[in-house]
Amino acid sequence: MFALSFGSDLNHWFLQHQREMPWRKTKDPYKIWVSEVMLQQTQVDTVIPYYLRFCERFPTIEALARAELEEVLALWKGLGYYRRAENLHKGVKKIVRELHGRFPTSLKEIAQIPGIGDYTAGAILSIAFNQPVAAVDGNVMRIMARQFAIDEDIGSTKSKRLFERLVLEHMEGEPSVYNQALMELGALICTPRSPKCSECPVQSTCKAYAQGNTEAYPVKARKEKPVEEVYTALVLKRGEAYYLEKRPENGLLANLWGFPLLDESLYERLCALGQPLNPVRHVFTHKRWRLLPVVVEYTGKNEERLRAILNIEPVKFFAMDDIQRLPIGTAFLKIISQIDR
DNA sequence: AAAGCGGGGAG
DNA sequence: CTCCCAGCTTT
Repeated sequence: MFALSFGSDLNHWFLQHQREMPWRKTKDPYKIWVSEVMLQQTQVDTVIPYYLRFCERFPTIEALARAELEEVLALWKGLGYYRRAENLHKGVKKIVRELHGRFPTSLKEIAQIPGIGDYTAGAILSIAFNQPVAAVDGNVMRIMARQFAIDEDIGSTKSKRLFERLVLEHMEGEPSVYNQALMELGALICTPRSPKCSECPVQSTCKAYAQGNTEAYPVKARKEKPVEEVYTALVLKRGEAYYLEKRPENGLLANLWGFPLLDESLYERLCALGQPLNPVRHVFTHKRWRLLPVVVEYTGKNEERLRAILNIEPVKFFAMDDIQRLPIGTAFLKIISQIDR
């Protein structure tokens, strides 16, 4: 086989080496959409079981549009970035309401759907409808940065446009194949560390390989270390039920359920009323939580004493069976795992 | 342009 | 530990 060009070499490699994935068995734009949203900032192996459960429960746009957000979030539990689920839910409802349930085929219309940005729009248009548009994700930026020795910070808006242009300039064959080939190459060969250049189908055109400094790309601005926040987590117990509150619509773990998080300074006073559990650590992209859980029985004298400390009026206590069905963030699940035994 | 938003895997 | 991952929305 002659080396023809970047695009065709890439496509040939992909057709021989692509991995099997559930969403590669369909051209249904809805299912491609679900997979792309789940795959935002999330690795393939993590997504697969979530994707299969989700598509079984919500096989169509209509099925998802009929569901309550609460159930959608419950299926998303543990996957993170819960706004994705909320936007997906808003998106299908919008399509049912405004487009008679038909997934739009123009970039202009697709861009109006909540949760679909430049990447996801490009991915759906190219994979489901085979339209020649770019779909630039982290993999693609890494590959192109190495191919062309791009020194621009990949986090900047400017470099994003540059990568889209490079992708389109070198596109060949079926857009569906080409775009997925880029992602697959980034996942299997052109990895962030220790890229497998000896197996790379586009090694001959790679500028960074020629320079011998593939790992110098892509250039990425340094991020701040996440700051730690410490909270007292109130595990209020009444009989065999526990108090959980729904978190605000905006902010961290929005719309999920959890234990009340109180100021660290209340820890000692609450410990005097109940029993501490093991501290829980949880890391987000931009902050770290250290939660100090205290189990307090909501009975008798404690009720009075709690009222003096807090201004919460605990209403909803949940049995453990009900807790399992609620959308709850992993940080709180770590506490629950200590009491559910 | 920058910040906020999860959770897990790899090394 | 650190870095990264099939990013988007809001400010």
